Amino acid sequence: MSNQRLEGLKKSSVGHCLIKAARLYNERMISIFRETVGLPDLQLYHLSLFAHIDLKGSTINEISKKAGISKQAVSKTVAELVAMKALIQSPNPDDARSKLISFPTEGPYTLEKGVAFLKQQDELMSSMLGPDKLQEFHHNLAVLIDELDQT
Amino acid sequence: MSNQRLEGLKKSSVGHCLIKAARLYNERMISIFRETVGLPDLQLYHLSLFAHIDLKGSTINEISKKAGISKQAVSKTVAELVAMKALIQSPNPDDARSKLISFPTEGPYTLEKGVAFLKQQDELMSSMLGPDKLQEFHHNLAVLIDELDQT
DNA sequence: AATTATAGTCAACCTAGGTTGACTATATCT
DNA sequence: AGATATAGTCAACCTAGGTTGACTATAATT
Repeated sequence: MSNQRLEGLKKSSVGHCLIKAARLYNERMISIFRETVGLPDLQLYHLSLFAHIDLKGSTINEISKKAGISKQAVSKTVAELVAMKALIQSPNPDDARSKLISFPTEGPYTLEKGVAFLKQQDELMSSMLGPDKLQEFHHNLAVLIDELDQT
Repeated sequence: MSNQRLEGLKKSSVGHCLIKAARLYNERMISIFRETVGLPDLQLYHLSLFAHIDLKGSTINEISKKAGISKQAVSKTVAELVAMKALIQSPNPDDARSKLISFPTEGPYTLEKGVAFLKQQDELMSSMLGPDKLQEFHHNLAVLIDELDQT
């Protein structure tokens, strides 16, 4: 570990570090999904839609509203993800106009595997900081998000 | 403070929190620079160039190499920033071909003021977590960056 | 039954943030 | 001095990630 670099980072602002750490994490996740998981065409904006899809399935419209972008844009992105089998599409029994978008429960890209990858990264970070420190780090992030979010 | 939301956040992965916190911080900084500092046309990618400009001044070429994008793109972005007086341009005494790009030392958008805004945000976060916690948080970010960066 | 509202798609368009190629002005090498 | 390399700009173009408008199919309202 380079103590020199570490000292430099600690002289810069917390915000700058936050942004840089997030960028590095993002790059790592994308490259893992592309290379290891086998989704070479996955983009960052694909992943960002996942957060707005309910475990029981969501419609295009619901995703659109949660994500705050037009349903046309969501429709296109979802179609790409369905094409690469990272999401599945089923008819909505309650409304024949809409489709239910959900995570695959079988095949190469199940939600379980995705969660496992996230956990694996958390464990990697845990090994970098130490388990108790990571827990505190997590807590502090949650507090910051909670406070920064109310404006 | 909503303990419910907090618990939800802590159930999700650390990485997810990291990304979300960084996004919120970014949004806040941009809106502060636009509204409070008085740079309504400032964009995120403008700010990201700042990190590659030396305090003593850098040429377009140097910035381009550090940032990893073409000198043409840098040239355009720098021109925008110079136009809004967020950067200044002076002739390079050592080489008449190149220009020195640097931070203003007077006027409304000096480096000192920029640094002061970053510090102000750090202090805001300090008030959210507590000063000692923030320091540890900062340290943990630095460690993560250091480790994530070596691939 | 007719009207009105909603879910989704297709197509045309827009903007940010780049790219490459051609050019000018100055430096450097021989 | 002449050839070559480098700093910067201008212009044309490209792609991602959106936008809005027009459309079809189904639901809900009256």
